[in-house]
Amino acid sequence: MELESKKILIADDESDILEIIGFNLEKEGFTVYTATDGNDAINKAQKLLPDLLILDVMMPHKTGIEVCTLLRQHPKLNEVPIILLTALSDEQTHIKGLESGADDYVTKPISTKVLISRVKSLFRRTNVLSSNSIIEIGSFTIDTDKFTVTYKNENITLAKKEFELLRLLASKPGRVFLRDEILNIVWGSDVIVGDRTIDVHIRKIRQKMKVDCITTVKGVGYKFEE
Amino acid sequence: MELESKKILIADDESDILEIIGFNLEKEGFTVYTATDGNDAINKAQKLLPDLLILDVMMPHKTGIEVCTLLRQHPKLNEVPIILLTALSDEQTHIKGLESGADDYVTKPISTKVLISRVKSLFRRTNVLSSNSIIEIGSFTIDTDKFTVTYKNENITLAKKEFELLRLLASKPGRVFLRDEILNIVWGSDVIVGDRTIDVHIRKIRQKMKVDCITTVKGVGYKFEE
DNA sequence: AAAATACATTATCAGTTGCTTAACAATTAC
DNA sequence: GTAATTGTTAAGCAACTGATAATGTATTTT
Repeated sequence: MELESKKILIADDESDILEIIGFNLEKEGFTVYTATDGNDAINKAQKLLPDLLILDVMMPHKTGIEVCTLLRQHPKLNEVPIILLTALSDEQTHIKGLESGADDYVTKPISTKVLISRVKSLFRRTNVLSSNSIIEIGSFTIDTDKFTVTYKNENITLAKKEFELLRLLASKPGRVFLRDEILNIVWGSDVIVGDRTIDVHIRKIRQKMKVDCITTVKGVGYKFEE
Repeated sequence: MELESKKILIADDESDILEIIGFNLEKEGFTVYTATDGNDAINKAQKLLPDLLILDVMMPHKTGIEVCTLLRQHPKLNEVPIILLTALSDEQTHIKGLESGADDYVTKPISTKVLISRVKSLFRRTNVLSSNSIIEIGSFTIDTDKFTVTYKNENITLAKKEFELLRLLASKPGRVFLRDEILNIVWGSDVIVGDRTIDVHIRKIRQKMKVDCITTVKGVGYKFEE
């Protein structure tokens, strides 16, 4: 069920911790990225859009808690699972950490096995509820939850059917979807619509998008590409 | 109708722990039920369908981990958030606990404050409506506790249903909430109301807010944005 | 307890938008 | 060149939402 390996961003100013945790997470099949301070973590998080973050609380520039608070306001990262790491075991920081929007709070010394268990536990919980709803292809962003399509930071308003159609095509860029396939998925197998219906919707999408991102494969179907 | 308070089932064979935790959770507005052993916990969980479970690991008849494993196979309870409590701080049990499907693992001695933070953190993750805090979006401030909405320092008085509806939409700005979703969350899954009810409330909110902050997505639902 | 008030829901109708179709034009394949 | 397929356009229809008033329902005031 795991299509791609999950991206995890770890931020800590102690390089040996990055190494140990990173090594063990990679052994589990995750793709690991690292950051060495708070600002670095924010920048990389925005670029990489990781599936999970592990933040040390005590870091230069910005603490893990500050990073957490900021990311929770970021439209694309406000639901990313976050685990805080800390040497401080005091209750106040613990509570503050969780209130800043973190999902878990693990105190050092860290058992990597326990940490991995917690990472998996969080993925188990978040995957069911919110499978990543954002599709990014080149300059396009398609957000299923927000029902928005963006091209080069410009919002494009699509109607329901148009959106569903585009989302389907964009879900596997380059792959050709047969007309029958499109009908079955977007319209449902029991609905019967005329031949020209798909074309008309494709046309409207092309109009609204300005850039031609849908290619016709005659006699077969359509595909999405830049 | 009061916004239903979350049901929490606590299972522990030590009655003083039940009391302390129970008392503090009730103070936070949760409805608390208790069980005194593993079998009791399973029976009550099936009857009550609580929104969260706190299970002691060492209990008579069945351990918390066994209960957890069993509940994860139960069709109606396989997604309930579960927190395990334990005096054992050994790594193996910790990992086993998380692997049995628990979401969190807290070792005794327990700080009730920390436990409550973790309960809230889990609700934040699992439930759309949970953060008993202040939502700030641009010039809007929505205070869930005080039941107030402010736009550019001007107070806006909303009725209960209007407020709950707005809060839901504002809880995830930009995200589209389906009409069904709105009905289930704001009205409850067992209440049946007519088709126009949502619209009327949306209209009233729009009137009172003066600024258009709710966008209609035809055939889908509504979303909050500035 | 009755009246007054505020709130929630329903019904109805109007307005709008989106979906589909049909007819025809253009393109591609053979 | 002809047949098959897709593109284009406009128009009709269906679906959905918005607006308003009226009816229920709950809460507060007197």
